Amino acid sequence: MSGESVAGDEILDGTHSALCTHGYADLTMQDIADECDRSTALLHYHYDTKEDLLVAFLDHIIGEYEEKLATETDDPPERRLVTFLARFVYTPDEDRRQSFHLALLEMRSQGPFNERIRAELDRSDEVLRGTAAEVLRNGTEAGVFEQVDPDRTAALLVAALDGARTRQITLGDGQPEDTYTRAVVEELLSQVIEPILADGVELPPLDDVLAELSREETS
Amino acid sequence: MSGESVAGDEILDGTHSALCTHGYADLTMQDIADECDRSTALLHYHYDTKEDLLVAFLDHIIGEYEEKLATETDDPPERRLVTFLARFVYTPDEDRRQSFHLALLEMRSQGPFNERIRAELDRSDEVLRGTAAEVLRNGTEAGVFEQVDPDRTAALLVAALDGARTRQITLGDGQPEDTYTRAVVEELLSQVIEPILADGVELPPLDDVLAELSREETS
Amino acid sequence: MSGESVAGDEILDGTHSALCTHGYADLTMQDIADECDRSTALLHYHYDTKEDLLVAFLDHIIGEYEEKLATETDDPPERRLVTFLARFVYTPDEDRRQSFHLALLEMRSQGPFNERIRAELDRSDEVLRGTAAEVLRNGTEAGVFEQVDPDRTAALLVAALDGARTRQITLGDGQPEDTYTRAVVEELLSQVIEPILADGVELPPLDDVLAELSREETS
Amino acid sequence: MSGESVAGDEILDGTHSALCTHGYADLTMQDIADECDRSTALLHYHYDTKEDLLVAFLDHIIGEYEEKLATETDDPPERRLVTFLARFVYTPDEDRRQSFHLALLEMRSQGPFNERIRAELDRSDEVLRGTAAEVLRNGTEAGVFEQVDPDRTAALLVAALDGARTRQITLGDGQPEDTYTRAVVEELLSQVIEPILADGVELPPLDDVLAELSREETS
DNA sequence: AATGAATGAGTTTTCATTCAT
DNA sequence: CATGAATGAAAACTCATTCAT
Repeated sequence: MSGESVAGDEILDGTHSALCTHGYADLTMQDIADECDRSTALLHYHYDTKEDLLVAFLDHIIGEYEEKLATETDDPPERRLVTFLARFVYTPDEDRRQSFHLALLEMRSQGPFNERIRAELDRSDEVLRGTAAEVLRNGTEAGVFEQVDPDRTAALLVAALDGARTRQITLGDGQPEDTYTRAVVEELLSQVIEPILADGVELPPLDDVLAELSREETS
Repeated sequence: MSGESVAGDEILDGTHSALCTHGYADLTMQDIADECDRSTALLHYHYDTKEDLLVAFLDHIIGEYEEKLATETDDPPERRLVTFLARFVYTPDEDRRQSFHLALLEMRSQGPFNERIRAELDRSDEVLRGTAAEVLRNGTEAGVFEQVDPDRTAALLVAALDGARTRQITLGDGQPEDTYTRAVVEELLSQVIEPILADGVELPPLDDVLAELSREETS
Repeated sequence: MSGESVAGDEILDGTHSALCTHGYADLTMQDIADECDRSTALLHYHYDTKEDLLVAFLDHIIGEYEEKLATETDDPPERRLVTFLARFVYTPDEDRRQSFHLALLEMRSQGPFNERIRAELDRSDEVLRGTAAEVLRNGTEAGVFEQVDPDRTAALLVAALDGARTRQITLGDGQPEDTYTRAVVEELLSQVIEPILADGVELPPLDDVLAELSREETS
Repeated sequence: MSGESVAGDEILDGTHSALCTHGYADLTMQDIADECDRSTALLHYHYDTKEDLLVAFLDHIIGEYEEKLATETDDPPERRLVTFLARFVYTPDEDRRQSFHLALLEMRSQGPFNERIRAELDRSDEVLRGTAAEVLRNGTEAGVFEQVDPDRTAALLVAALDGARTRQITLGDGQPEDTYTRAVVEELLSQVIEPILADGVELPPLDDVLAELSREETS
């Protein structure tokens, strides 16, 4: 029942696709089965319940995210920070990513009703906020940032990024030239990060970092 | 089918209670009916479909929120701004408010699947972001704030507030001394608002404003 | 509860309209109420049950039909017979009549499940078959028709007319130039009636009689 | 969803039984499920909707009827014709057949409201009227019948047979010695068919053909 | 005479889950 | 491993009917 087998992976992939296509609320075992070209009975052979499958799926993608964040530790702190922010910038054409984050939002809203889902969410929050705080702490120690409380600043950054993404995902496209996420990231950079930069330190331009990320993505 | 009658109000109240108790995703017409001590058939007598009822409910509470925001326009801008932020601060004991905002979050995650829900959400976003931008604009004109782009700063504030609330609602209580929302509001005040205050202007203490709001609530 | 009042008549009229619009199977009390601009509660004030109302309606229209058949008794038998047949000829444009007969067909198919409906249907059959037999009998006595068994010939005529109407109503329009009913009436005239005409007797042309009927209708 | 499996057949059989027992108008999926000793969920597993099931059922029985008519093509035309008519003769004791035809009549009255049902009905009309016309045409070519318009005569025959059946099914037993259908068939034979027989051709006695059919049925 | 509000008893349909094969 | 067949439990929605006013 661990899902570590070949079929297990195919099922988790199918779950991803199904979530993107149907969202979480309307997701049926049949939807997932269709997406993997398998029967629902097989899903139940690998995962006792629908909840088991979804928790396994959450676990799986959070693990992937952790791995991704674990790279780039060689970059200088101010670049790591911009990269961290830049990961939240979405252009409206990234349909699949958008619908996936929407499904995640749906699952997040179910956390309070489900112990196991909440445990996964807590873990992903730790990863996220921990990473931001760590970058800030490292930068402060390296003299790149002036003295700030890394935990509280990290909380602010993560809240703003998360809120921007949530609003961009759930609201109609109201922003003509800019996306909600990009606007908020730029404001964070200019109003929160730049004021705490030590003398002589400069942030890499956002567009450079975005270009770098998109290169990474496609490779 | 407008729901403006006595029964209509009772049904909307029951919907509120039912949302707090059961959340949105698992909400059945029976849950709402139970909460008003009425039959499901009656709900369908007043609202053709479940969707109709929920859209009417959203419309109802957004209207109420608008009315609430429409007060306080006499306060000076710096106080209005703090009040605006303070509205987002929750203490963990406010169970009912917490579960209500959770239900709202669930509904927000359904926006992309439902035209009518999204329309209501868009409207509520306009109210929220518009209010923040207006306070900033007024303050700038009155010389209370230094020159900032009111729309972009409002976007940042709203995103951070919204994200903080979302995280506080959906995550386990990880913050020892402070709530997530309070921490973020304090950071916004100290790192975003204070730097743009004109000389000689001082923000009212957050706790004063919170006390004021709670007095208002109970009256 | 007799329905002889003003409201009673309006209700029966509304029932007629509602049957034409919705058919019998999908007919709800609300449909009827809408058609009379009254409430369903009022329908129940005048008729205890839906069944009561429908039986009363059947009774009402069969009575009307009887009255209509009672005229024309002054015409010569061969003309009365052609008129009898001609009443069954429908052109496809007579939408309202078509949908009304469809509703009647639906009710007829409910006869076996409902004693009271069947009683009304039996009565209408007697009227119809009785009239045909009477015309034939009169004609035979008057020497206009050769010796036939009036009851059996009437049964044949009525069956063919009824079957033609049923098929015309229920089937897609397959007949290009002629309607099903008209074709069958013409065949009945040429193959069943003409062979039994006494020497020297001639049937009035079908089109003349049809024109006469339509003049009657509009007056 | 084709219903060609074992279960599919059991479900169609159950549908037949349920139609005979409950009629079409009051038929619920539960009735059908009961009749097959299966759950309603299973019905929906094989047929997406109730309509799908009923259309499949109509298709099934019309197919069976076509097969039945396809036999007997070796008989001489005059015998085929009598057999064709004789198929419509019912004795009142044939309860099951009676209730089945009643259910069919109910479905026919729904044709105008349902595209797919009407398509099936049209097909069955073609089969029926086409067969009658073909027998007449063959007989005319073989010199057994005098010159008649096969299509128009077929229309008359089918209308009369159909009408007779409809009346017999829907009306109380008003005919003392004979059934409605038998009376009409006898009249058709003596007043419509016999006059067009070529010299020397004789129709087989109706009772012989009926006996033959009933032998066929029980075998 | 007339109605709005209210309901009980259904009806179709959905879906996670099970089980024999 | 894998599936088709099967089901119980629930959900939204409908409708004739009732009742207080």
